[in-house]
Amino acid sequence: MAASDHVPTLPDPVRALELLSHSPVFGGASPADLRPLAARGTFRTLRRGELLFRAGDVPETLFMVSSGSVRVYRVVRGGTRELTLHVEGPRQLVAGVGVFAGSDPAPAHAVALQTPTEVLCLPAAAVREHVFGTPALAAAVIASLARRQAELLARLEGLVFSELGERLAAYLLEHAADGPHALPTNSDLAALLGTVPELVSRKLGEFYRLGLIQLERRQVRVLDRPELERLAGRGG
Amino acid sequence: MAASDHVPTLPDPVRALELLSHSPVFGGASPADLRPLAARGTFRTLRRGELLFRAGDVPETLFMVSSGSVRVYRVVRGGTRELTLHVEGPRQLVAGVGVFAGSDPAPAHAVALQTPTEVLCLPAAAVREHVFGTPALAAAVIASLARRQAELLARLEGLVFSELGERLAAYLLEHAADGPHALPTNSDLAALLGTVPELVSRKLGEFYRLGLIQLERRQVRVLDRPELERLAGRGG
DNA sequence: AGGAGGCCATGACCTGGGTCAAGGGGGAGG
DNA sequence: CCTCCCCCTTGACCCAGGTCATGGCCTCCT
Repeated sequence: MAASDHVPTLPDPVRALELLSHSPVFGGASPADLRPLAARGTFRTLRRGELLFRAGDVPETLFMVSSGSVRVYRVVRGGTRELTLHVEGPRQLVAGVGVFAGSDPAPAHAVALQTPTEVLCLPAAAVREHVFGTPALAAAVIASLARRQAELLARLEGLVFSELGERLAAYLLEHAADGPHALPTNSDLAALLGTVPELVSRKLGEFYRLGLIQLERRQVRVLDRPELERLAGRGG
Repeated sequence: MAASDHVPTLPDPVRALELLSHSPVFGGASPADLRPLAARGTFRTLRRGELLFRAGDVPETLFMVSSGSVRVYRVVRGGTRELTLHVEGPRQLVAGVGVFAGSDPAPAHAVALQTPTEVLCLPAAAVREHVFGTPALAAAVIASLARRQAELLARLEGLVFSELGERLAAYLLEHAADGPHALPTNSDLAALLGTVPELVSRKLGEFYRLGLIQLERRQVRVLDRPELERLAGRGG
């Protein structure tokens, strides 16, 4: 943390331009296109658990993660459950849909997962005006939103039609495929997989007993990748 | 039907402009903005069951329903189940996401629900170029996609976290709130509600026995609206 | 060192939803 | 008019997932 703060003296617009021009969404645009946008950006640092925005807020800001990660989630079942929609790391947009949908209130909460998490904040009005007025940017943004939507659709479809074992296997393959991986808490995993902590615990135990994974102090390692892939439903 | 066919001699571009300028997505744009787009449009008529496109197709065309309706759905569980994503009526876009996402293959199938169903076909390349080059259009399209995404999210979230009874009650309230409504087949309803025909039959029977709805030859009428609203989970 | 709170693990039990199978009715076509 | 076929209906059974409750471990704070 102290290390990454060695260059805090660079002005925000410079860092913002650097960040934007290396992001997947805006990376294709020319620096000339991005500079006016970057000039409007400010940075904000959050601690784990700190909320970036809440469902119902009018989206006045577009965020891009600079470091750390942000979890976007909805609260359902009358507050008894959380469903994580996605987790965004560096160079990824948060609140894209809300900002571009017009004045609709945000449909989800967003919270920092790590300390520190730094985000670039861009005023929604400026973003809209600039993006819509620059065809290359508009195309990139729409493509990005569309891709996000497709991912979300696939995930929720999985929640509806596949079993917990499949989803957990898929998660493990995605996050622990190469080398060990520090598991989130069962509660966070449950929010991601659309279930409750007890069942995460059970299934992890089952996978362990079957010799599919190694589990030690929340560090997980894949032992039997082919079997996990079979469980994940490559053809089920 | 015959009545609406009394003016088939109007040239396509004129009808296309008429349709586009009265649509929610493009309605806000000026006729001058829309005319070049309309000039590229052609109409196509489908019979019930006819496919507009298939999942996996590269989206070369943006469709706007002119009359009839189109069901967009995914096939899941290795072909054993269908999940209806949405049903679009006149003046609504179909395949919006696919067209604007770039070259990604379509994630869903689309099929006509009625005979006849007429759609306006707009070449994807022309649409992209024109929309991205016209800020007002770009804004409208992005807002539309974003809204669609929010709806889809809410629906799928409902599939995951609410019970069949709630979903069916919500469906009845939405479609049969005022006056009688011709029910789709149980199979179609099941695809919409994310379940199987047997359970639709059971739940409908249950609602009937409880005196919540009237059912006669597939015509349904809401009898006890307050109770249905309670079941639909306004606060559950 | 001790206490407290959070997280994990595990057992017992319940229920909604899905599957399978059998029976019935209505419409289309011969 | 009869027959076939499709779809709806209904019953019996099964199971994944969810809930509730208990007990243990680890960690952090005092």
